[in-house]
Amino acid sequence: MSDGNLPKAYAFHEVEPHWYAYWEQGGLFHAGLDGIKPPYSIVIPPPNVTGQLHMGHALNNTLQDILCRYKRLTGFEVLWVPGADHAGIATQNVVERHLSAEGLTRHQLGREAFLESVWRWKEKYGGIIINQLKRLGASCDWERERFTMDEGLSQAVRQVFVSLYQDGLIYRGKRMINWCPRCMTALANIEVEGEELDGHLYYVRYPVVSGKGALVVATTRPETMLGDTAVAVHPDDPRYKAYLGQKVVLPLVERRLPVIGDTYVDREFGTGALKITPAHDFNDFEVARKHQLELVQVINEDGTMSAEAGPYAGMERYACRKRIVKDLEKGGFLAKVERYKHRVGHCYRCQSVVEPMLSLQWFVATRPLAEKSMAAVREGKTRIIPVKWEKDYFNWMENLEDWCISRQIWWGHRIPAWYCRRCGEVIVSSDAPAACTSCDNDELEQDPDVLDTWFSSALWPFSTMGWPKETQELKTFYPTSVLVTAFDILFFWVARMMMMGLHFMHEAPFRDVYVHALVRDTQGKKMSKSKGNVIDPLVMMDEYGTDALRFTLTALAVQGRDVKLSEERIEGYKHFVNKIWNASRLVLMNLEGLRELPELPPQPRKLMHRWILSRLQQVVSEVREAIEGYHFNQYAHVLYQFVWHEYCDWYLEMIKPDFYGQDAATKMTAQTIATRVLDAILVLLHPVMPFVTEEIWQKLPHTKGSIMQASFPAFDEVRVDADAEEQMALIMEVINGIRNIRGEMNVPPATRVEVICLAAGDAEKQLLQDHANTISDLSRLANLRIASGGEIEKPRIAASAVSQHVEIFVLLEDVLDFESESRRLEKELTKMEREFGFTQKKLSNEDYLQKAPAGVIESEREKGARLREKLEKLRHQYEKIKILKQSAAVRK
RNA sequence: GGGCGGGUAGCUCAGCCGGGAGAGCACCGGCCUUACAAGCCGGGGGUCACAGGUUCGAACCCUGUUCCGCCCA
Repeated sequence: MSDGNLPKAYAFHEVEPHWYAYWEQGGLFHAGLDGIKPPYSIVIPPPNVTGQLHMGHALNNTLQDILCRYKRLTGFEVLWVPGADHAGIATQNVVERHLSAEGLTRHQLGREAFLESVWRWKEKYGGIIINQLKRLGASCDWERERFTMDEGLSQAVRQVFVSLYQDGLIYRGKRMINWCPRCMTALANIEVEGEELDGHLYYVRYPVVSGKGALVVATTRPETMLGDTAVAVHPDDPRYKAYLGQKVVLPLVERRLPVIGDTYVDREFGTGALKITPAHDFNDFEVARKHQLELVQVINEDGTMSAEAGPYAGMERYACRKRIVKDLEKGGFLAKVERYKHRVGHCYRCQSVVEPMLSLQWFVATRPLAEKSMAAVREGKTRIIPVKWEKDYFNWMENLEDWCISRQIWWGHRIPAWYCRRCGEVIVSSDAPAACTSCDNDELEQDPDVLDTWFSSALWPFSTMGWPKETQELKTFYPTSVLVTAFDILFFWVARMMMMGLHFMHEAPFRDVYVHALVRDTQGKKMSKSKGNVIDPLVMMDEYGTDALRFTLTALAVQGRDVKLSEERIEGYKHFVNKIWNASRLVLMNLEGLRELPELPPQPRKLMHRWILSRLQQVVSEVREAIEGYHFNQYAHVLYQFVWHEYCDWYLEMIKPDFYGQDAATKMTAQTIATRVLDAILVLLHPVMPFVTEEIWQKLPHTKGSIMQASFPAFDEVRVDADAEEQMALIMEVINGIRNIRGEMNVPPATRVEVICLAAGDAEKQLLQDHANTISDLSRLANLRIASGGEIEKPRIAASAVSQHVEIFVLLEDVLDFESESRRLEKELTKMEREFGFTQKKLSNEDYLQKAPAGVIESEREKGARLREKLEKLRHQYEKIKILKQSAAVRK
């Protein structure tokens, strides 16, 4: 496809879909099972099937794609398993909302019809996020796309449930759980988000039955008092000792409550007397169990007050609170009200305030599973990166309570448990049993509940590969190489995959867990629709191109720190894409349609060629190290610097004369090396910028197939050339010196100036002479004279600069302004003198000379010598200019 | 209350297993130099939050203070 030049502008809108289709149709994302190449595998964190791609997905999948593409280029058989999560509560909520727009509820439809409509909804909208991932360039193996409600995965879920039940690790029991009165389902503890709210602390008088006075209790939830069954005080609290064993009257409903002593009570909080509402508070429930108190449930599952609430029955819980407060006040029971900040649990799906409730649910006994999961990390079988997350992982695992897995919704994996109507037998089985295993009756009823979505996603690393069948995929690609995820689902998902993977596969599901940051706005706030600070990745891809978005996210993906994203950054990196495009244009338009280029010459003669090849080696090794170590920002920055500030700013500028010149051999060398280095750059960048690199690569000579099938550049020690780098540094220093003078003196680029360089030794002189044309071109000179010290006299009137072993004189006789030149030199002198002062101070310090390592001292000495040489010359120039300035002043 | 992370240039952030303060954007000056004005060349700008300590040497290690963010109770 080396048919010549690139268009003037990079048209990413056309290019991106074209190459994505080419890759997909070419089967380049598909992982083979022949086992020839070493395997590398990743399972995608499955996005919610209802979802739209947001910046978090964009970051997460860009990083995975970088790893996958990089590994393919370095010779691995890569499997990236994609798919989506059925997201039980979230999806059910979405579909219910649609129904309610038509005036329907799921109960009106009935279970079966409702599920049909969810499936229809899934067919219609479920593919959206998958297509958005494709737009992002994700190189997933789409032939292996999975959905957590697929038949295969559902079978895995049933098998796991049955197996854990048989092992005694799943049980059914009546326990305190968190209940969302809006979603009308139980939640796991982790699914409750605490949010700080401004509330009130109500002080309520509970009159003592025998005798005068009252106990004052403080509560944030006065409506729950209807369910109080005791008042507790600390047994050692002198204020209340006399009341122990007495009874108080519950205001408004006039129930009699015992006053009990329990060390659980915090004497400092409120009045030190605590109302006990066992049916609506986790801690109170524990206290009640110890003291065998009665339970009174006053709040229903839908958040209204129950029959037990007497006159308040049927009221909504917050309306009831208001009314109770009013009634307490009226009855003279309200001692005082304080403003009070406290944390209140909210449903992570709908943000409703959750209710602690006693309920019959299914649970996973997590203790034994957690032990194995901790051991796997402790023993280094799974690495968590960055390591700081290990601590959180262990802390969470250590404090793990049993996991409530039953949900009172319809969309999800139905719990494979049946109850016999006759004898009450519980039958847990993968397939529907025909008859009761105990009484042989066929009046069986399946549990109406479904399993927590996270239960099925906990199986993702092996269920997607065909488990429980013993597939070739499992043999080849389990355990996976790495899991890439944000920390917010470390516990929801990663920890649970560890538990299930270890239990069922006897091996941790991943070797590495790379935990990346959350994407936030420039204020550091989480992006959310309600805050209106969302940057939509789809809009960004439209505006700036996918590669620019991917590169931006990568450049910002620093370990252990959140990504603060702004649109300006993306725009900035779009310029980088453009830079690559234009550099490639330059190279390609100077290939003159060549379809054959020789291999890299073993030892190019010219300095700039040796230099760029040497620099490339450094870049290659830094890039490899960065990606292997998950330092994605470094990967991006190393290439950004190299491409823009070395390849473009210096190398391409230096070889232009060779391109335009008449010497065929010289031209061929420049064409070859410029193209080979460009080729390497493109492959190095391909993991992060798949589209533009493919588009350009296709135009290079020698390329066949796709850049995806190329080889990632390898570090080649033979090309490392310290001499070339050192010599190049001197040339650059000289050019920079001249440019600095031109810039400071405001000499326009069109004005060509004369320069004299005085080299300290023959080697420098030779080097400068060999590169006189380069220096002239890049600093726009009319004439360059090179001499070594003593050969010619230093010019009297000139602006000057000093680089190592070279003095530079820019002859600006007519235009030289002594005033500004002396200012310029003075500035330079001050800077250098300060630096020189530092080195001298160090070198005259006895302790330093004795204790610092020899290498450090040596380089400090060299630096000192270098500065001394420059300083002397600079001072000399400065004195000269000062005299000129004075005589000029006199003449005036 | 416990834990974690952070405070470096106007902004957003790198650098932090101790040894020459950096990038991008923004800003100022000069340029349409035949790849690129989405660009080129030059420049200014920082007691690295504060206070101690360790060290020959601290943005980096230790202690404390303070402010911000997150997680858990």
